[in-house]
Amino acid sequence: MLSLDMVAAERDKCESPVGYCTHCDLGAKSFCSGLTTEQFRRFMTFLGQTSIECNATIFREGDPAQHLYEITVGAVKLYKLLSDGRRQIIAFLFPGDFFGLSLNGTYAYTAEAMLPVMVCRFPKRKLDALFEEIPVLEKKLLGATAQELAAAHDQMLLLGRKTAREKVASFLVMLWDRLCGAGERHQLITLPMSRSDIADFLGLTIETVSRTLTGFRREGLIALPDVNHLLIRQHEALQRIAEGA
Amino acid sequence: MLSLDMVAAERDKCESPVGYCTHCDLGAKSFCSGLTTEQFRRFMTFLGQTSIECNATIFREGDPAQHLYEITVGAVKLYKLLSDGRRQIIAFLFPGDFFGLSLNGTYAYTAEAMLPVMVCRFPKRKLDALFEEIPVLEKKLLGATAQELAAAHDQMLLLGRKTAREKVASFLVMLWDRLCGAGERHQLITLPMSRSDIADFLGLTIETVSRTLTGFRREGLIALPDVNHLLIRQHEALQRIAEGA
DNA sequence: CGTATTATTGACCACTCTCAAAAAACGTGG
DNA sequence: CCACGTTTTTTGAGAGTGGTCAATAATACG
Repeated sequence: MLSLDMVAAERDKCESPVGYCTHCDLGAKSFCSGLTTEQFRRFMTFLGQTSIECNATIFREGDPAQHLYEITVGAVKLYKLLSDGRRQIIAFLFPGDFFGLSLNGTYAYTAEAMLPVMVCRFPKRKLDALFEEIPVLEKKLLGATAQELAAAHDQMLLLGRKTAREKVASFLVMLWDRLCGAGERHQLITLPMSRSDIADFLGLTIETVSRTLTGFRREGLIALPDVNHLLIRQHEALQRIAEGA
Repeated sequence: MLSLDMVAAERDKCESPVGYCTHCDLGAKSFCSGLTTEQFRRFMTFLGQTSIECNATIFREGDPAQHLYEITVGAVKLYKLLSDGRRQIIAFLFPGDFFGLSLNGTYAYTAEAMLPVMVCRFPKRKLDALFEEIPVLEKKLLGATAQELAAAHDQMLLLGRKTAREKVASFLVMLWDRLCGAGERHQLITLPMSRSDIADFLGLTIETVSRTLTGFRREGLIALPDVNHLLIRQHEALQRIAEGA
C-alpha cells in the first residue's frame, strides 16, 4: 500500500517534471502531461497503445466496459441507436478527448473510428490503483468529464430548441473552434464525417443538411471545394446565426 | 411518522463508520455516506446547509461559480437560454443529485427551485482540500458526473430522434423510475414541474405536451386526477412507446 | 472504366408549431 | 368562503419547417 506521503516524497526526489508523453503530440492537453519522470514510468505500465483502422467499431453499446480511452490521433464518433435504427450521434471526438466511461459495467454507446485512430487505453480494473499512485490523474479525468457534460448540455440546447439553419451554423462554428488555429481566418477544414453523420449529430436528415449547406454556400458564408472540404468564409455571420440572433 | 430525532438517535448508537449524515434522509446515496466518525466531523466543517424557497433562482448562467450543490430535499431544474428567450431544460434534479460543476469559473446554466429545497453547499475553493482529506469523495463526484453525462446522452437521443409521443412517454417512464418505489405499480406522482417546463425539457411546445398527455389519458395509459398529479396505469405500454417499438 | 455508394436537388406531405379562444386552476382581498 | 382577476392548461384550426420519397449528379472503389 502506497501512502500519499510516500508519493509526495517520491515526487520530490525527481527532477523537473517530464514535459509530456513522447508517444503522441497532444502536449499539455494530454492525460500524461505534467508528471514526474518516475510517475511517467509508472504511468506507462498501465497504458496500452492501440491503432484502429478507419471505420472500425471500437466497442458497441452494451459491450462489457473494460477500458477507458484517450484519442491521440484521428477522430471518433459516439452514437446511440433506437431499436428501429434511428441513430443519434452523441459526440465527435478528437485528439485529447476521452471516451469509454461507464456506469454499470457496460458501455452506453457505440464508438467508431472516422479516420485511422491511435488511442491510449487504460484497463478499468487498474484505474483505482493508477489514481492512487498518481492522484492528479483523477482530477484530470473529472475535469474532462465535466467538459464533456458541458458540451452535452450545449448540444441539448441545439437539439431541442434550434432551427435547422441554426443547428448547421452551430456545427460549423464548433468545427472551426475545435479544428482551426486561432490565427488563420480562411482555413480549409477536412471533414472526417459524412453528411449522414452530420445529420444524425444535429437531429436532421441528410437532405436538410445538404440543402442548408448549399444555402450557406449561395449566401457566401462558406465554400465547399469538394464534399469533404469546408472553408469558413464568414465566421462572425455563422456565429450570429448559430446563436439565433 | 418518523421524526428526525429518532433517526439521529438510532444512528448515534452505531459505531464508526457513521452510516450517513443525520441532516438529511438520503441514506447511502448521500455524498457523506460511508465516512468514519472523524471524516464526517471534518466533512461537516466544509459544508453549508441552505434552504431555498420555491421558484427561487439559485444561480444564473454566467454567474461566478462559487459552490457545488447537493440536493437533500425538493426538486431543481437546470436550464439554458437563447438570446430570444427560447429555453432548454437540461435536467430535473431530485434529492441526491449534484449541480453547479463548472469549467471556466462561471456557471453554464441557470438553476431554479421547483419546490422548497434544501441543499448542502460546498465552497469550490475548499474542494481540493476536502478531496485530499477524504479521497473517496472525489470518486463519488466523478461517479455522479458520469451518471449525469449518461443521462445527458439519453436526453440527446430523445431530443434528436424521438417523436413527440415517444418523448412524452419517455418522460413519464423516467419520472416513474426516479420517483416511484419499485414495488407499487399504481402510485400517484406529484409533478413539481409545469407543462411549460415539460415542454422545454422535451423540445416541444406546451400545446403538444398537453395534447399528447390527453391522448395517453384517452388510451387509458395514464390518469390525470388534476394538473399536478399523474397516475401511470400501463407502465409497460409506455415503455414500449418510449423506445420506439 | 463500371458499379456501388454518397450527395444534391426537387416535389410533396405530415408532424409539430403558431395563433386563438375557451376552460380550468390559482391567488388575493373583501 | 366566495368573487374577482390572473395565470395555466386544454382544445381547435390553420400554417410552416423539416421529413419523405424519388430522381439525378457526383464520388469512391475495385
